[in-house]
Amino acid sequence: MAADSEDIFWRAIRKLGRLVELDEADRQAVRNLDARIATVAANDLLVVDGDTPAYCCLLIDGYACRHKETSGGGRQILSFHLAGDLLGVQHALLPRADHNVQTISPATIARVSVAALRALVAERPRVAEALWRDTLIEGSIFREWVLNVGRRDAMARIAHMLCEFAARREAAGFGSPERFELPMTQEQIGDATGLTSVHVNRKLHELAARGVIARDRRHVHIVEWPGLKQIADFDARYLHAAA
Amino acid sequence: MAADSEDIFWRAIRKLGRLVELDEADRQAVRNLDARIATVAANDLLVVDGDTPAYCCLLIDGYACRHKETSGGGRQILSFHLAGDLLGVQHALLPRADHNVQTISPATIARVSVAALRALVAERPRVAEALWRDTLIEGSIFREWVLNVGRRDAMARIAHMLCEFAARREAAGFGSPERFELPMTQEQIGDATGLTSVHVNRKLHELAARGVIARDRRHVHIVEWPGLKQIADFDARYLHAAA
DNA sequence: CGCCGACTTGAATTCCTTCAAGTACGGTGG
DNA sequence: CCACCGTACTTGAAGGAATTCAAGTCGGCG
Repeated sequence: MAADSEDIFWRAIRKLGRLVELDEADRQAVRNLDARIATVAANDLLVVDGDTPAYCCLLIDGYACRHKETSGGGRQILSFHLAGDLLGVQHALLPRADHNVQTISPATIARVSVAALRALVAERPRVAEALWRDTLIEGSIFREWVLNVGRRDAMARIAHMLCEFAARREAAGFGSPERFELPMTQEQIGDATGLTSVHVNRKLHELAARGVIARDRRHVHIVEWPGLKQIADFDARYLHAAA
Repeated sequence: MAADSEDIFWRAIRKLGRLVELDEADRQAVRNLDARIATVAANDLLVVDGDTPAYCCLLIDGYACRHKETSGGGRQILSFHLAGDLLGVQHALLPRADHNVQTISPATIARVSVAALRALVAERPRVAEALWRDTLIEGSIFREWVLNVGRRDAMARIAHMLCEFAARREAAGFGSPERFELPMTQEQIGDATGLTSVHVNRKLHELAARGVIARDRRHVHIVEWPGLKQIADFDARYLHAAA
């Protein structure tokens, strides 16, 4: 392990530590994971639906998403991910990938073998519990997304996506939830909300016209957080104070 | 334990045994769970969003669903459940319920305390693994539902719901996937697919008119399984050969 | 037998998509 | 440094899938 590689896990350890109280031995066990660091371009496929990946991916820097496609070519983004998120933990128990994982910005990732992850889980019950909690919270987020695309109109869906992104950014320690840069294109917002990019564009303009957000390219400023939350029907409880 | 109460867990044990190889001690540990049996009417709320339930519910007989609501009253069903499904395992690690659980038919349930479940998980690693796998598979199903409501048209959504219900019924040992009775109303199908009951009705008629299914009240006969699968864009891999 | 919930059908409306152009920006190479 | 190019963004107009509203019909149950 090179000296600076000891730090690559800090965001992940921070996140797991918010889910379960970890001791120093737990943290050290995570740091000792054998990881292959890689820098990848934007839009790089990390996991392909149907494959049986031997690794799970820790996102060290940059942004990624999960998505699935219909046979007709329709694409649905299932979640967005920021640095510190561990993708593909499920492959420790479910060999076949049921969705794609793709970067949406240039990124740095650490690949950890499924075997190493299983060993970590077997030896460190608290880490195992943190990972299980994390997958349960992910499940809760997926449920909220089903509600979002199933029962909210376009305006609320987009507003909700913005609220979730802001809230998760803040919880993960990325600073102010009121001002940030969106890493995703309007087309990707559409793919996440079940809308077309054209309609996303119009509704983003409408949110700005209503004065709840202000935009400058991909920089978003949430001018009126209560107003945005209300439009979005956003209640952060589904994030279980973490994610 | 009364003699016949030894049998109430058989569907659950069968299900877990399909996820992970269990030995007799594992199965016996499940059977020894202290459970409070109850019979409940249709449309009975078992878990309410926001509560911190002390129990999780094993569905012994009948059907149930999970659902969430928007502040505007829109209702989204998130999953359907049949006998043998264990609902609320997540409360072992996430105290607050993030959705409702409700019966959709008269049902028999067994309430198992969260503490007992945690003890079982701590003492029986293989049972713990089976439960974790189960929650991961649930996650995969939620992702497919996001895709379903986000990117498929009404016809495909409804056909997909029928395919999933048939496939899960069969996997759980409920017999032929070609002929079965739907436990849910057309309104509930609409709530699961993000549609109105009126539109569900029209599309069910159209599926029958196309000859892929035949209906007699709530009895469904899948006349042409490949045709239905194609309309539904159904690929059972997301069920991970279980659920 | 009568009532209620579930189902059925038609017509008008609406939200979102589709199609079609065009603009602005960031990056690249001369 | 600037011209060029591709991607993302923007805007308008027409079309369509699903909703809404409204009025029934059917069937099981008390």
